[in-house]
Amino acid sequence: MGYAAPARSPNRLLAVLSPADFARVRKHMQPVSLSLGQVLHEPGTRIRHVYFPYSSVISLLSLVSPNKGAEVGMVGNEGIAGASAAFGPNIAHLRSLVQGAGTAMRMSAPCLREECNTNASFNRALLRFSYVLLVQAAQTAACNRFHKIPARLARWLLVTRDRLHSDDFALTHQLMSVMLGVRRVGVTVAAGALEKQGLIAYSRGRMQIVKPKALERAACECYKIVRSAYRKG
Amino acid sequence: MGYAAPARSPNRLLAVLSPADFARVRKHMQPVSLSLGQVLHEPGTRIRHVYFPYSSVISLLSLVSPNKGAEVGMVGNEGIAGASAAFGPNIAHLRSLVQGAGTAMRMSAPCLREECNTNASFNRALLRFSYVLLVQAAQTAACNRFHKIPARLARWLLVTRDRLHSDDFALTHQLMSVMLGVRRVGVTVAAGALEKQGLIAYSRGRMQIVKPKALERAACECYKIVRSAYRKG
DNA sequence: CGCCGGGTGTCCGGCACCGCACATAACAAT
DNA sequence: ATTGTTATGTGCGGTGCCGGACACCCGGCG
Repeated sequence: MGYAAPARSPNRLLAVLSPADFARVRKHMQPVSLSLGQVLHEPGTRIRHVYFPYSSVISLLSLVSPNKGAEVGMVGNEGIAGASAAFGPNIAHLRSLVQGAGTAMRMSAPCLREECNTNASFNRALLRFSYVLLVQAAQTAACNRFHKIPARLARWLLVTRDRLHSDDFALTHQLMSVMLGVRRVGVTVAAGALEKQGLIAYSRGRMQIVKPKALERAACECYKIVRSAYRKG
Repeated sequence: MGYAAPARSPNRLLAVLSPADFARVRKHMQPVSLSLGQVLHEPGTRIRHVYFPYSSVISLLSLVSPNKGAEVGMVGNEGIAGASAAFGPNIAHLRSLVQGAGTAMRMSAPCLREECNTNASFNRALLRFSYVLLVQAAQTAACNRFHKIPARLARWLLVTRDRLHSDDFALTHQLMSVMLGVRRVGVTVAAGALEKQGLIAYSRGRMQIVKPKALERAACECYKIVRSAYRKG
């Protein structure tokens, strides 16, 4: 025997929808499985679908050239990738990159726009999330300007942990270096330092947060600032 | 004899309002005169009023400490400072700093919220502007990470020019250094180089853009990227 | 078994920018 | 004119990160 679609989606934005609304919208969505490194949106191209992560995590990168950029926001099951399709012209300005493999719900852009126009509470939830994204991007801009690699790496690990709801995840130094916009070597050195202090354990693509509290102390203030915006916002 | 309130406001967002709507909202607004260096919003404090620049320009700064930060967006008569009061909790996360003295219209935060909820086209205009702000902040994050001071200064001057609709404005190296998040000396040197090339003329607080086209070539790509978002968005 | 390729660690010269300190120049007030 | 203030320009040692090159280490595969 099958199971009923959950009244509450594992994605917090979709969870705003009433069961009836969810059922209606559900017809325009497909569950998809996202793999590490997959690119969902590319700057300058049209946004055809938006993604509501379930177990996956999606990084948003701002680029200064096709292979040079930095992460400005991270989307977990609290959010949506491609929200801009709901307002403004639905051209992407950020690259959406799958940073944690997992599942997500995919919705067509027109459907999002439609739902946003007819459902006030969904609209509000989307706006709130967009605002949190702005705060993230703004803080990242200042952070990139002032803080050293070790602090930024620590912050990034904590954010990833929060989005992933796990202390244990798979990623390479290479991938982290892309996110932080630094050399791979920079990550290697910084991660080595964190490991020596016993804050993390790392080995060939497997990252474990050992002492979250202490890691928080190693990270810059930006972590707490953005986290508080997430909670309140 | 007096003159009638203009049907179209010199602020592009207010201009979205119909004459009737504008007249009604007008009661909750006051024209104000903003002076250089004035702080309109401070992170962590409540947003009581929002500002629609007429001839003034307002910079939005993200801070990593009370006196260390960087500009993440600039608001001229196309926008509004403090838009987040319309959604989310109306706590500021960015410092709003008057960067170009001039006039603006001030509106109470509750009034903004109210207008936003009842007037769909105004709401949409606000969202579009907020999205442009996100693009600005995101691009600035990457720009801060990768580009050198001279290129960033050139970009900043061009953006200021666009917001101010003038080739000629008043500001000191000190102020520019705050915006770019660099030492004053860094600006002095970079500005000196731009002046030697004949792209700008500068003397004791008075900046003139001499060769905008050439300055554009000296600036990083980020300028064009954000500008195109402004135009389309 | 030996090879290969992705992932990791180490080293080095170069440079943009930092913090600090100080010298000069324009303007304003008395 | 004198003096004080604000705005600019210069010089110097230190450093975090860059680009590039290279050696190791592990697992998979022929």
